Amino acid sequence: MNDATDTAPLELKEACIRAAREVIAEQGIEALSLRDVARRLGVSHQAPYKHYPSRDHLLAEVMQRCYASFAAHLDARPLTGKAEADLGSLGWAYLQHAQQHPLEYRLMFGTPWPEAADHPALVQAALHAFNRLREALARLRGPGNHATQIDQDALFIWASLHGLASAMHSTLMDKLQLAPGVEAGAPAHLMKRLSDALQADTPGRH
Amino acid sequence: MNDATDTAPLELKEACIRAAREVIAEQGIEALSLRDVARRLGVSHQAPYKHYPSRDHLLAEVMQRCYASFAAHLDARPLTGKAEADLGSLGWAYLQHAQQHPLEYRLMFGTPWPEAADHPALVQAALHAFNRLREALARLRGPGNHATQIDQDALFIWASLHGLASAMHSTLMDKLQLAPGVEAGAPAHLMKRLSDALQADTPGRH
DNA sequence: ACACCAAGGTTGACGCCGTCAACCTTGGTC
DNA sequence: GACCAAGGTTGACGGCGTCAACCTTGGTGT
Repeated sequence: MNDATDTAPLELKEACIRAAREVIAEQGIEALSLRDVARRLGVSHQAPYKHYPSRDHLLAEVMQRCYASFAAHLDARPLTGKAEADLGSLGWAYLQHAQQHPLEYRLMFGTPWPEAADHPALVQAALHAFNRLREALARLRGPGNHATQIDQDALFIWASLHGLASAMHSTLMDKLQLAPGVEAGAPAHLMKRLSDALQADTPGRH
Repeated sequence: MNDATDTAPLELKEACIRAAREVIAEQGIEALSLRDVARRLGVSHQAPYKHYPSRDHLLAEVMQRCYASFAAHLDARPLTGKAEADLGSLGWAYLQHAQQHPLEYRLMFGTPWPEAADHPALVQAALHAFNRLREALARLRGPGNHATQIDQDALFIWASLHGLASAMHSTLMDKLQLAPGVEAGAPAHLMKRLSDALQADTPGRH
C-alpha cells in the first residue's frame, strides 16, 4: 500500500500504455518489449498478459492513443472559417506534430499495422486527419459534388505532408548536404508549393 | 562437392545477401534473421558471422544493393534531353520502382539506418536519386547558380514522391475509401500537380 | 458460514533470436 | 614440416514472446 492509486482497477492496464509510450518516445518501436514494460512497472513478465493478449494488442492500443493525440492536436488550432487559411494551418499543425513526436509519428504512419490493430475504433482515429483535409478542400472547392477531385488533391497533399514529415526524420536527410536554410525552410516552402499547385486549376479564384 | 560453384571463395558472403534479399522481399525487414539466412543456405548459425560482424552489417550490405538497384532503375530510363520531360520520367521511374519493390523501398527509406550502415559507399548510393533530381532541376532553371532554389524544390519534389510511394504501401491507404480510380490515378495526379507547382514561379516559360 | 469462482497476479518452461567462445579442418607459406 | 589464417563447426548465455500451471483475493449463491 504505497499510495492511494494502488487499488484502482485497471491501473496496470493504463500503466502499461503509459510505459509503452515512454519507451517508444525514448527508443523507438522496435525497442518496445512487454518484458521491459513489466520490469519498469515492477510486475512479473506475465502480468501485462492479463490485460493484452499479445504484444501487438498493446501496440495497437498505443497506436490508438497516438492517433487520438494527433487528432486532438490538429483540432486544437484556431479556425478562421476561410478555407485557404484553415487548409494552411492544418498543414502546419500536421508538420508540427510530426516534428514534435517523431517516433510516435513513425509508429502511426511508418510501421505496418499488426493484425491486432485492425479494429474500427483505430481505423476511425487514424482517418481523422485525412477527413479534416477532405473537409477543408470541400470548402475550398465550394458547393457541389467534387468527391473525386477532392480525394485526388487530398491524397496529393497528404502525400506531400507525409513525405516531408517522414523525410525529416530520415537518416538520409543529414547526408543530402542541402544548401543553408533549406531544411529549416522546408515546411514553409512545401506549403507555398502546395498552394501554388492548388491554384493552378482554379486560376479565377480570389 | 555438389557442383562447380562449391569452391568459389566468398560464395557464402554473396549467398547471404541473396538469401537476405529474398527474405526481405517475401516477409519484410523485421522478419530477417541471421539464423534463418544460415538455415536457408544449409550452414550453421554461426557461418554468416565469418563474413559479417553482425546482423546490422549484413543489413547494411543489403541496403547498399537495394540502393544500387534503385539507382540503376532510375538511370535505365531513356533521356530526351528536355528538362521537363526528364524530370517527369524521373518521377515516374521513382514511383514505379517503389511500387515494384515495396519492401526494399521500405528498407531504404522507411527504416532507421543501423550504425553499421554509416559508411561513405552507402551514403553515395543513397544520394543518387536525389542528385539526379538536382541535376534535372538545374537544367530546368537554366544557367546560373540557383543552388538554394534547386535544393528547396528538390526536397519538395522528393517529399511528394516519397510520400506517395510510402503512403501507397501503408495500411491506411486501404481504409481511406477513396473515390473510384483515385488511388490508381494518384501517381499521374501527383505528377501533374508537381508540374503545376513548379510552373507557378516561372510563368513565362514555354 | 462455507463452497465456488473469476480476476489478476506469480513462477517456470519452450523455442526463437543475436552473439561470444572454443574448437576443428584445410590450404598455403617460411 | 611447423605455422597460421580463413572459414567452417558446436555449445552456451541472456533476452524476447508466449503457453501452462499455480496462488491469492474478493465477491456471490446457498
